[in-house]
Amino acid sequence: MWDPMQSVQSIDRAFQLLGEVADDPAGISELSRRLDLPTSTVARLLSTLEGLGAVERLDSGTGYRIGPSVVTMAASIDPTQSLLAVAQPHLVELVEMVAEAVGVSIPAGYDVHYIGQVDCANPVQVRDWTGVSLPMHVVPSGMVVLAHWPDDAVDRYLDRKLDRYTARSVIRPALIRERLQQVREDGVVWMEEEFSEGINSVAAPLFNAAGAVAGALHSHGPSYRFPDDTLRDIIGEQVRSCAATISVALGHTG
Amino acid sequence: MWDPMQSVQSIDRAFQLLGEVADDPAGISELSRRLDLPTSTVARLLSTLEGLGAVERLDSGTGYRIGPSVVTMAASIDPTQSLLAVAQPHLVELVEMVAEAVGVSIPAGYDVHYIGQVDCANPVQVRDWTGVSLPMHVVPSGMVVLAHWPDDAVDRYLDRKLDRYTARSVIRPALIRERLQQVREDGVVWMEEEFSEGINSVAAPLFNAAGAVAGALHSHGPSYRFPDDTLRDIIGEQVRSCAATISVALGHTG
DNA sequence: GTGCCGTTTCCCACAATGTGGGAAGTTCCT
DNA sequence: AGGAACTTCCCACATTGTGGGAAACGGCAC
Repeated sequence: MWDPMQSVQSIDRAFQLLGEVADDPAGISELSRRLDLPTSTVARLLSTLEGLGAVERLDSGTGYRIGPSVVTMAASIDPTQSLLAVAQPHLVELVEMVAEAVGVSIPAGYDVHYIGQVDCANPVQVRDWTGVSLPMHVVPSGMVVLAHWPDDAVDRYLDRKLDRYTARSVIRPALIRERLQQVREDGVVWMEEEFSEGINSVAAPLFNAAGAVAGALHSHGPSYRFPDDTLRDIIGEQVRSCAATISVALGHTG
Repeated sequence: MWDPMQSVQSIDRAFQLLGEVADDPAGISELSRRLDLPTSTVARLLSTLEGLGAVERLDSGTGYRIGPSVVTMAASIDPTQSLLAVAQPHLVELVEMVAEAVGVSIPAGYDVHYIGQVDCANPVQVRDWTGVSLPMHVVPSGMVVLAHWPDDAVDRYLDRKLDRYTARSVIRPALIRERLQQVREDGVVWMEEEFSEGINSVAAPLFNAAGAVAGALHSHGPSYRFPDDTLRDIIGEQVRSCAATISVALGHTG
């Protein structure tokens, strides 16, 4: 993987504990079994963490769960950054799998706003769209967001003049609605040169702990090579599953 | 305060670092100055934390900020619990100051839902309302939430039949509106026997990182002793300021 | 009640582990 | 180039964390 210059054992173990406790609250002896550490060590570490507010005892008395200080620290980074922070490592993985640029975006009014991108090694690559906003109906990242909005919100969206970006842009409300239905079924959507000539793109939705769409994960590349016909479905599936993984990391369940 | 049975130095320091970094991202040497630790120690700790994903480097290369694993762990506890987890230690403090039960609630549709309470030592005390939901206009916890809703949402709320709970319940929309305005100015509101005979109560709003009302903090006690006339303003101020502190812990700024 | 689990807490000798001084390496200014 | 930040690396030392085991607790069954 990648080796830290140095690593402190006790901190390492403390975070193993935190991870375990976050996943499923438990008591000292159970944790010592799960992580295969001496109970006295686990007790000492947990007691330290408790003193720091990183874990707290369950009301039932026995067992620990994540404490307020972790929540407070997490809150210190703004929601946009936190989405990025959580997604980042997964983006890096995904880039290696699909071999094209991948990025994330968040809904902002009737647009999606690109907040981060990781480029591929290929010398010919799509420019970094970070910081740019685009209307939802011309990019797959937007379509997946739209697909998970309530019906009346979608109505309002479509009930305006919809800009055309390329000859292939779809702007007829009826067609868009059909497509949204398809997106809901597939969990992923491809769009080819509908926003910009020469660029194809695929996206899947990201959900937060509340079950709402928090944004979208996409991959895009030059249309002459992306997607390779034989890989199209595989790539779509990779994007979909990576998005699901990120959603879980954001607290999404089910 | 309260001494942990034992405490592990490196973990302690690691969390000092996390706290500092959460507060304001910085590089190794600046952190070593802020916490008065040797730079090599700080470097080692940060490198460990980085390996764990608890911090990550800023894009600018120099400096660290809170990383994805903290956000993920925080997400593992559901939003309701996280509000409670963050508030809990503050509730305990506040109870000692006001010497009456204090609790927190969250908005749930047109009701507020009480999610936690800390009782006072006094043998005569208000029952624990945890788990109960009440309409917003009869309890101060509800009024502070309502006071921070958009106008049209308030309109919809008031545009229904409003239940009366006691002789003193205020249910005339116009009067409620006036009061909401007052709440917005004061940041805190008292209500006396408007929900239940014999109970007086005071509440202040809790805001989350997004700046929205996440819930309310309240204190309530038997009306024959609460609030003591000479302490009324002081208690109100204590509740207001405690709520503000919790809001900051939730990520609220400004 | 008594005895038996499974806990958690405490103690203490040991040495592995984390520590911090300082030097070498980096990067970015002027 | 020179200098002033910073970060990374190294290494001898003893402080610090470790883990075995025993004692204290609490619940449950008989």
